[in-house]
Amino acid sequence: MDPNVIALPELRGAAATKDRLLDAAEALFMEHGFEATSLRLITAAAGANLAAANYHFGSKEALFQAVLTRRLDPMNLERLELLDRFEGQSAPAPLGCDRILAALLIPALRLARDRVRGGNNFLRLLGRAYADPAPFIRRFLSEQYAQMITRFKGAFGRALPHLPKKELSWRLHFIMGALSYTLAGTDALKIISELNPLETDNDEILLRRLAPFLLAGLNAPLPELNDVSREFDLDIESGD
Amino acid sequence: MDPNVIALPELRGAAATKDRLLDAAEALFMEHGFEATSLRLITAAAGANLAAANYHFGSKEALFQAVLTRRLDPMNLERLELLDRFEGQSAPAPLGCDRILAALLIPALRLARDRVRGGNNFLRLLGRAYADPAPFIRRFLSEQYAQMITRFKGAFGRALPHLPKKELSWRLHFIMGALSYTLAGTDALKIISELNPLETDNDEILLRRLAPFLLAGLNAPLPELNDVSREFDLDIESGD
DNA sequence: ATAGGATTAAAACAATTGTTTGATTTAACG
DNA sequence: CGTTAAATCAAACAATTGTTTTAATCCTAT
Repeated sequence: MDPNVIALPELRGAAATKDRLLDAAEALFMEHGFEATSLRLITAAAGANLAAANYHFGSKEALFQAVLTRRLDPMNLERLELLDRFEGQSAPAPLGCDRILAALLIPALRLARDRVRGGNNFLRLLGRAYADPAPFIRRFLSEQYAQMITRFKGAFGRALPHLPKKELSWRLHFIMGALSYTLAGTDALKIISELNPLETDNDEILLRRLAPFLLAGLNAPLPELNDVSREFDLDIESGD
Repeated sequence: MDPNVIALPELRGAAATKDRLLDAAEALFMEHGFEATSLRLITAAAGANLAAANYHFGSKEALFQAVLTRRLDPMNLERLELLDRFEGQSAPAPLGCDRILAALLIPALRLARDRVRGGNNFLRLLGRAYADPAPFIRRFLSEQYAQMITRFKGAFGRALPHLPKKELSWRLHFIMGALSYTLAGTDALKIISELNPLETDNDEILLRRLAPFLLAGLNAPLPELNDVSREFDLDIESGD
């Protein structure tokens, strides 16, 4: 075609194995975690040679980051775009907490529903990556989330002007905790509640349950940090 | 002393290295995770021989479980005892959500403050173990938490009789998520908010911030699961 | 068709893993 | 003191790890 555009050499078979590697890595990293997943397992599942992983991505860590960034970048972009649109609709009045929260959750919801893209697999992987102590993962995630979080923190701050900055930071922390934990789909508690099986819910209903919970938490009354024995009484030193 | 009491053969040096192994393993598992922590690293940090780990605990997995159970058992026991005491004080009226939540959080708070015992180290480890995909960890945690969770679920159910069982299960799930995520002390978000540093808070104030957040979430209005476009409007298919 | 770069393939690399063995030391008890 | 069991130690085990190398193959553009 256009001679100025260098013909992408990786279009037919090459990109195929690269994508197959990403898909296999996504599923296996989710199932076993980063450390416990070997490149041999990944390349075998992808029907590729062992060396293909290092050839296409350079290292196991780079492959992991590629797996994350493939879905995380679009999702966070979508979150910011949605926040922009909502703010435009609401202007000049500040956007309400419910809609800010919606801008945060809806893209995750849409990704969870999208079976063509990673679907749930990726969100589970993301939830686990959030708790992984590996420094390169922490660094990568904090970089990937930095701009999005600060954007949303600003929006929440305008919606809750009475809330001290520090309190808001913590509540955002709690929100991300409940969200990632829920997305991770920790089976531990699901096993516990076998009598009330949670699995029947699809992800849409799940996030729809999460939203009111978080919204109420955001609007919770301020904690009384000085009065020690108000909500909690810690006079439990003298046991019985 | 008392001849009826069989002299424990492991009291002088043996128990010492066993405890040193537990301490070192606790710190290192927290720092690097289960898979990424080698027995050689642990035994070296404990000043013990490599074979000591397998000699005293049988396997690496068993050592990990021993690390968890050493602190988890007393904490969960304390939670149940506290719940009992509160229910006794409140009887015959059902216990309020705030105090049930207190029974859940206070033992964690006390453990976090206790530097003699694991202190924060262990709670961070626990938060990470919660997100670890390793099957033996999931199984172990679900067994360790089963009775406690069902006890608390019952108490919350009596305090919130209007809440459907399934909704309550989910809200408990969200609570455990925010709690474990907070206790895990994920550095990722702390790195993000360098401008609003969170580190100045000690754990007591932290949990005191968490409690009102969770309490409000528990008392949140029921989600409207049928009306799709109420809180969220998902008409974002037609982008711009 | 054919030159040349991109991709795959098989094999070996060096390092590390959890676990086990057998000998040696330590400590307690009669 | 001597006996016996528990605990430590150094060493080796077999297996697996991520990565690199070298050659063979595929595909595309001239």
